[in-house]
Amino acid sequence: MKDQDLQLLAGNSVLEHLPDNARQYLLKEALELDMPSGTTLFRQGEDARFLHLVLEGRVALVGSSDSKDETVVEFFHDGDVFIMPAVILELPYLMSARTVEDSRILLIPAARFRECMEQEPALSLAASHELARHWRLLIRQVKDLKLRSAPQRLGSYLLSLSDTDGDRAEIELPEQRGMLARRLGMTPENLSRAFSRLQSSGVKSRGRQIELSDIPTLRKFCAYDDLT
Amino acid sequence: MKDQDLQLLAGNSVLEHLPDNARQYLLKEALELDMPSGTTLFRQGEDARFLHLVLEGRVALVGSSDSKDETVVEFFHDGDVFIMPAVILELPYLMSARTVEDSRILLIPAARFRECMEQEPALSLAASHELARHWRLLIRQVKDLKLRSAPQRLGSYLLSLSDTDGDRAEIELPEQRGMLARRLGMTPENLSRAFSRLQSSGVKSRGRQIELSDIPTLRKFCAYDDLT
DNA sequence: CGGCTTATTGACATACGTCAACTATTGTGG
DNA sequence: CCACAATAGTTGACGTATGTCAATAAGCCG
Repeated sequence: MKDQDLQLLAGNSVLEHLPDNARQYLLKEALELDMPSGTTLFRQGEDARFLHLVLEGRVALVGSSDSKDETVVEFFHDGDVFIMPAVILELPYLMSARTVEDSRILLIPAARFRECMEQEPALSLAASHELARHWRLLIRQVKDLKLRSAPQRLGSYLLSLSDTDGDRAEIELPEQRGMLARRLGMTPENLSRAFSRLQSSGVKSRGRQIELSDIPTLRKFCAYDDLT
Repeated sequence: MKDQDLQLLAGNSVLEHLPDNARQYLLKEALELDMPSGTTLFRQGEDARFLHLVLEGRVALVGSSDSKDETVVEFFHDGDVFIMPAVILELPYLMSARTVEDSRILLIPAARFRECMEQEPALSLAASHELARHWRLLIRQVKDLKLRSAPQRLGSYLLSLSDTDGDRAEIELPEQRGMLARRLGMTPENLSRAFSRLQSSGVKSRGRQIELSDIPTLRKFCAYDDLT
């Protein structure tokens, strides 16, 4: 494994508090995979065999009902661990995972991760924190879907990317628009229209580059409170 | 505390693997509250001061945007612990909590719960499992909201209540219809209409009593797969 | 520069929300 | 136990947000 990867792991929110030898043991049988964009890592319904960690690139968790309709539940990127709940509970994945960029993924065998959680209090504690964070992200998403319109959801998303106290910001969309639309619970067509609607709140978009020129107005439009 | 309460706690998924003395320590400063239906336990935005446990009754987690619109994210009943993520992370609540029946609630001081999590590996392990389960419930809800129509969501909910392999079932709605509508992401009016639409799939409702006379057809209509 | 994918725009369809009137259910005090 | 008020649920008419389909335009890559 590369040096920079080991560094990434050492700084990872789940693994950082593990004693070195425990971390080595955990990663002993881990696999590193190189996958082009668009690769399916696993499918909804399969048994959880690995805990996944993104070394590099970008992955989407994709939910499907009758395999015709699909939605993106969340994106993960460098340093993110995903699909821990299925691994912990030894249950089938509730979603599929697909790379949306060329990516390198670390696969940690599920049984070994569970074993380490039982041996190492530091790991189960860190896992609780990580799961708690993820739970809160999902709560935000549920509230978004139930309480806000499509343009408001887009605006909130842009604000969450900007992460500034100032009145203006330049940001870059990390996702393709089609994928972003699915993540936000709308169609690509409607995402376009949502962008138009936000123009009057100071949102200008040229390709991936987005300019927010009036953040206070945008916050108001989105009913964006930081904790929500 | 009543005997039956201690029994409930002993069988609780988070507390059951705790050694007796640790559980006693955890609960030492816990408060037991009796609240009529409709009481607000805490409000979105407040700091998380207590881990909550339902001894008896029923509680709704209510999310609001501009305090005008509200939605129900989840219900909890006897034996359920809720709001653990905010307690673990020492962050403000993302939602308010309101009793929807006369209820008795146990309040466990947040600091003490965190302390016990650090001392007792059994607790952090149990917490991970609980959080993982809750995460998966939310994932289901997100997929529901994004991929299914209102009648399908209602149908899926009814199927999840019926919990049978047979072709028919009688069930009783545990919630008031208005609350249920908000939990399912629709208006009360639309819930009524959703019930009508499900008649052709063998759903008959008289008050709280629901009869599912053709479960296979209903499953099909809802695109209901057990793992989703 | 072409050819592919991805994004936009417009016309149209539909599911869902809103409002208002009505009906049923529940709870309370005489 | 009834009568009545209050609350909760239903129904219809209507408006609106969002999805769908098709055509066009814009990026992206060989």
